[in-house]
Amino acid sequence: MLAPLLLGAVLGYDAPDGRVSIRLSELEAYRGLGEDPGSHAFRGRTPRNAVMFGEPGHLYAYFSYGMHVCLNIVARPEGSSSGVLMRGATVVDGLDLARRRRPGVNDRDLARGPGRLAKALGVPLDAGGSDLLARPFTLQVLQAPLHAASGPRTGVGGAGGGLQYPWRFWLPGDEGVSPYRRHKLAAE
DNA sequence: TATCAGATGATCT
DNA sequence: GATCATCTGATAC
Repeated sequence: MLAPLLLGAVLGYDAPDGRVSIRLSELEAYRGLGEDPGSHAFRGRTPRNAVMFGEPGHLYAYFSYGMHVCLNIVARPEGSSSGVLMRGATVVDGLDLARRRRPGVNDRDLARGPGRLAKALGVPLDAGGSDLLARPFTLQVLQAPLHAASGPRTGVGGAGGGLQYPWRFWLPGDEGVSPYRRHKLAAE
């Protein structure tokens, strides 16, 4: 599984108005095609999720709940359509720019949460499909894996949630980790 | 400090 | 027309 290895990695993005880098502290893994009911790719390939069926290391960006952009890293090759959602991070470079993009927000909250993370980085929706290993992106993965905690994914309703899929990974104690948020439960 | 419910629009059935 | 991998502000404690 790739997600735990990406914890602590530093992702940078050169936007027209400047550069911001973040250190990933919270991730969620998603699989596809019948493996993972919580995944966008569960029901097969659609125009939106086509990127996930492509090359690993590319960016899958999508628009959610009418107001947020969420960012994923395509994880596995061969059309297996898995991805890693970046849920939380801390800003390590371009702090002033990130603050300007998110006025009135505490430093520790700048990239804590999927939608906030995308806004702080300044990645537009149409950056989806880009190669994260080439300009304008930079991605530095740590050599030695850090100690990762894992648990049920947040915000995944229905059959994809709960302990059956403990594919949320975070750095214990890191301030960039969002508090576990009880989602409105449909039923238990 | 912790929890809840509403907003809001693209995507899929 | 229903769903949704969320955020924010308001409320309760």
